[in-house]
Amino acid sequence: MARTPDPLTRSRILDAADRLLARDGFRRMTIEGVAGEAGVGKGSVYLHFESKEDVALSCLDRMAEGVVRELGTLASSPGTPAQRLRSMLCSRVLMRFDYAKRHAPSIDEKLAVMRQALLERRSAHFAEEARLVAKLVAEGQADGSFRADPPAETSARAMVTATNALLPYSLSVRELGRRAALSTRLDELVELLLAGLGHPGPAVRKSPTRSRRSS
Amino acid sequence: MARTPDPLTRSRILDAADRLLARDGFRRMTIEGVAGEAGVGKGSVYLHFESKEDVALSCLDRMAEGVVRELGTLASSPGTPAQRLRSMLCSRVLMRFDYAKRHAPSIDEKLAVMRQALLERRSAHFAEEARLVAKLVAEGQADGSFRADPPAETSARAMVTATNALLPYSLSVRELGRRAALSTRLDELVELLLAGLGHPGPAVRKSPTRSRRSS
DNA sequence: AAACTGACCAGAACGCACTTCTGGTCATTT
DNA sequence: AAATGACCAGAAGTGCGTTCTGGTCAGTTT
Repeated sequence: MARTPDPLTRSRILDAADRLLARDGFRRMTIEGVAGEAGVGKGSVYLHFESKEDVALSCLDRMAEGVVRELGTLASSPGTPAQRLRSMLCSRVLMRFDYAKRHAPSIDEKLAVMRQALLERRSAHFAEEARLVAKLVAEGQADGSFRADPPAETSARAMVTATNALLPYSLSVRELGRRAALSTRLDELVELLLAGLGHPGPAVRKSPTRSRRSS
Repeated sequence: MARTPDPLTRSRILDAADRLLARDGFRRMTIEGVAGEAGVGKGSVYLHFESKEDVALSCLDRMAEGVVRELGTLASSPGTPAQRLRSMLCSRVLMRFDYAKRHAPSIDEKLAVMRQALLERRSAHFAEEARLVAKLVAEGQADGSFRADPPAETSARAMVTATNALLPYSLSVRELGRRAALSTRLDELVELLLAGLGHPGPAVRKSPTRSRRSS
């Protein structure tokens, strides 16, 4: 577990690690390099993280926590439940896509080196996202926007699963194609899922543009 | 491209390769071994296949062609469009799951060694499956079972994408969990997708049991 | 006393030379 | 004409020496 003497130092180490992971990938990243990049001594890294793997996994955790935060924000933003749900489902995919554009090699390496740990963390992240989705589905059911059957948790899980197919994990960022094309496929899928909730919507609706850099 | 002097010999070679792939994986499989297992001379393998990779990829092609054939059969079987569609979507996942139970290590190896060729073949298989799905969706639209919007091709593509999340590719067979649990998740997803077509169905329906061996 | 540092070192990773294996070829056999 | 299996270039494997690095902790700094 991470010990947190100074959260700012921890954050600086994660920033540094993110940069080195993006540039060199996981194997070639060294703790010495991260420490230097963060402006701390090498041993200081171990005041915050258990191991090199923990550093790398924590970078992914931080990204996923950002996704969860964003979903929380979208869930409580103005708009109908369907509109908000649409934004959430699209964001969870596109935010990861954008992160993966800068980290593709290191993600593959991490998967190769620490598959189980990574998949477990992923499962936890996905579960948290499904929980937020379920909450909004339940809200939509309560106000009559969505049909009451199946239970909100079931639909939420199915929707997370469905959109998982478009995450840059089994297919690389390059293999997923251009961001615009991915967005189109994502929109089509999300519309079908929303229709499944009893909310046939407009045939075309653009995904929220959360890109930091277009493909 | 495969040259086919004798289709029965070709089939025997593929059977042999399938057995060795399942037992040894791709790297450890040798052409000498396949030839011996098939009861032909080593050079004979090259009368049918271009390379060792071609042998392995052709095994996967054969499996996928089996899936497509099955989908075709289900598409023209008795039942409502929704029932048939449900069977098709479930079968495409579970047939691959069952194949992967015997071939998990070799699939990962093949992906590592010949990723591009394999993904291209996959795309072609998926496209063919989407075509069959679209045809049935169109039929359902024509008879009023499914809503007319979005176009059949769009919905079909989204449904193939969604169910792709449950294929044993990004997650291993072991990671996907027990077959029964996978079937449950698949059912939930397929019901939501069918509901999206304008066909809210019963909350629970068992996937067709196509298992050769239960998990 | 607590936080930070960087030298230390066991074992992991790398590089290289040598050995063994094998995918693809093709002269020979059927 | 189709099938075969010996051949061989180069791929893969092995063993060994060298270099690198993750994790540790005594010493230093705050």
